[in-house]
Amino acid sequence: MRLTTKGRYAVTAMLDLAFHSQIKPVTLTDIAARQTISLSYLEQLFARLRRAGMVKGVRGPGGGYKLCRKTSEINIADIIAAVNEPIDSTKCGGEANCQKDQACLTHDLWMGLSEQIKDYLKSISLADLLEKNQVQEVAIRQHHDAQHTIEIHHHQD
Amino acid sequence: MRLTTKGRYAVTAMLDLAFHSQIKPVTLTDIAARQTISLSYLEQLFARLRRAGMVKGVRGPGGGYKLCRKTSEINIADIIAAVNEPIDSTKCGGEANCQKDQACLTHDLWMGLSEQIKDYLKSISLADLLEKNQVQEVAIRQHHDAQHTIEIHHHQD
DNA sequence: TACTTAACCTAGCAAAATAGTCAACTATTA
DNA sequence: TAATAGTTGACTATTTTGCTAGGTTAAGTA
Repeated sequence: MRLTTKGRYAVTAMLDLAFHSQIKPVTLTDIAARQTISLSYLEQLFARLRRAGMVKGVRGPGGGYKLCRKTSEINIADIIAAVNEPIDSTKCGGEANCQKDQACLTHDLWMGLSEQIKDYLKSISLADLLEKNQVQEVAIRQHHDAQHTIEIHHHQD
Repeated sequence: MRLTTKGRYAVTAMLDLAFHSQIKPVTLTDIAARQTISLSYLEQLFARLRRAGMVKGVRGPGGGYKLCRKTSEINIADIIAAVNEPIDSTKCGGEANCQKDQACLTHDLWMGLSEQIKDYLKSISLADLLEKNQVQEVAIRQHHDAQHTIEIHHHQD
């Protein structure tokens, strides 16, 4: 499980898609504009996401992308794994005999960590994130309202 | 918290160092040979580890590197952070106003995940890994012994 | 049928990160 | 003083990243 900006882009885009595709498909052009990611880069990412069976493309006018599964059934680890080239991350290719003693043990350990992080990210779904966003948006709106109230107060003073 | 091969190299090298530097300092040449990492790349990594106060270089014959702290006081997150350039990983630089609505929330979420992974890796020390390795070595030795026994048996049959 | 829209595909490119090389230099110790 | 080994900097090659430009194909719409 590699954690880079590429994966973050993918998660961002999927979150945007989940948020806006409840009624009709969302075009990559829209996502590109909202998230300031280049259209062609998004196309690359979504080609992988599509091949991984996470999204479905709808051609023609009114088309775009939509999710294949429910947001509660799409987790972060899968999104990141879909856009990252599957690398073996080991020199021995699981042969467990690459070095005399140390190397394979270290790589074992690393794979262990990687597994744990993957498990953690697997436990978080798009639905979880959406909910979190919803909460935050409410918080922001409330904050704005509060600000507004303060301004009015201030004005009336 | 970015997870790449660079960090893995650093952890591997530190684990090797912890394992072999109990009596005297360990040269990078030795680590390079054992872990098949290029010497000069190790030099780059250890320059950062030294600046981060995790290792100490000892010059002259019989010199090498040794750990500054006890293995139980060195955690994985610090090792990875030491070799990775500190990037802000956000477009808005914490201004929280980079986009109209979505982007900053996503980046918030990402930073949250990153924090959690960091916390997890912080909870694992070199000592923990050494212990794990020790256990594995015993397992391997036992496996070898078993093999040996089997061979003898086979021979005597 | 012609036109538009948007997915889908390919090639290539520039910048950055990764991985490694080479050479000169300095401090330490035998 | 000679050998050892860390320190530093410049330099190169490869891979990944993010993006541009140009198509083709499928599905709607006038």
